Amino acid sequence: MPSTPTRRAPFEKSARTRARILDAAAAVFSDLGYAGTRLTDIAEAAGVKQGSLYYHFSSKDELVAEMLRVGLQKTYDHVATAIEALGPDATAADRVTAAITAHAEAVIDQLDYTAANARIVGQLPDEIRRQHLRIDQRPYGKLWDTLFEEALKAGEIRDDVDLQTVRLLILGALNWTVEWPERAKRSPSHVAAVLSSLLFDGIGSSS
Amino acid sequence: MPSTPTRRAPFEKSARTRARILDAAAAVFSDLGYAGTRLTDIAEAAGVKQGSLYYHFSSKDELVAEMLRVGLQKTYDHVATAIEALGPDATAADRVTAAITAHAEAVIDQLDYTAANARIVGQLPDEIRRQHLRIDQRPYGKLWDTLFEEALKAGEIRDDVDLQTVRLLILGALNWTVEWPERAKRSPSHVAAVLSSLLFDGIGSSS
DNA sequence: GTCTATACATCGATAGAC
DNA sequence: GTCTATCGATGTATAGAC
Repeated sequence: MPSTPTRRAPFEKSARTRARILDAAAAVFSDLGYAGTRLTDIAEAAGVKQGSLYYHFSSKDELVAEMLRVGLQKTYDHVATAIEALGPDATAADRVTAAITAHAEAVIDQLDYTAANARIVGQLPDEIRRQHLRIDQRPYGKLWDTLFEEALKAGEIRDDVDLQTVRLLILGALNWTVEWPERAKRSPSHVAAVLSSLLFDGIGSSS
Repeated sequence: MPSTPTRRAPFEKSARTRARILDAAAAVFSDLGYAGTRLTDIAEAAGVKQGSLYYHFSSKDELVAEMLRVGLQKTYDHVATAIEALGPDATAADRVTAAITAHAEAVIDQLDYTAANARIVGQLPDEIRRQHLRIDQRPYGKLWDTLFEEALKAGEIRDDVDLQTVRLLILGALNWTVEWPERAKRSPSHVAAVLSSLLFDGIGSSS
């Protein structure tokens, strides 16, 4: 008996719903914080019912962990793409500036995921935070370290500064923009321009 | 019948317990976030039972609002004191540097209150956050604006930069230190030195 | 795969004894 | 002023129909 040719299964329906849930989670977590977010809120934003989330994720913690992982990947891609777009003959300083601009774009108005990452790391249950910092954030930190090392090798920045601290201060300043009061908000390119100028030249009048 | 002379009522017992509760709230909110903190946690840290909190505060929201207000006042005092300690003949740039150092001290290892403020503003219910930004944070922002304006008038910084954005970037970079991974932590004075040098001189090799 | 319905735990808030 | 006890609301997670 010939088997009825099974119609091409819609592999992707599940994947698409899953992606919609992650998008919704990024937006809602970013707004309400980790503990403040109810699964009902995420479900509503994703257009499904709360119980249905459990088909895709086994718990709130698994959902948040996945959202953070995916989000950091998106941020990484956005920044890496911006750097590559400069072409091979850009200066190291140009590359750092491009990275700053791209991260600012991601945090400020492009990616709920990046804002969510910035906003809820401090609120996560210990185990999830540890894993996120250890596993997910490493490559992104490495990307930035490489940028600074190249600038150093190229002689474009001074060799007497603690570059790891500089990197953390720069990314912190950008991540914190999510907390700026509405009236102080500026465009990513403006913020990036101010920060880059501050980073390389300072605002002292004598320099 | 002569009334037994009532012993001097211990006015201050209530005030002391209240202060202990606020201290405990700062520590716990800073650690677990706004929604993640249970009144039981605060009570335990303060050495009282959960129900007893309601003698001093009428709700969780009133408690958190008061903790934020008191905390910002402490931060303000710490920074203002550091500036005044410089004496009248310090340069405007010295005063900015002193403020950066003092804020770093407050955030990093001195005041749970400051860390709590930095960490949970983004998680507050709308009404509380609005009031905190509008009423509590204004004087502190003004203190910083004044510092930068003085530096500008004194000709110690360039006049072509958006100083409000600079101020927000600086404070953001410092506030974000609460999220730094343990291994990256540095002393307040080191962080402040790096940030001040970056702010005034930049790290470019050509300057 | 998504739904409805509900079990079960947790937490903010109140009541009332001491 | 602080306690114990408890109510009521809310939220995660599970069960089972479709």
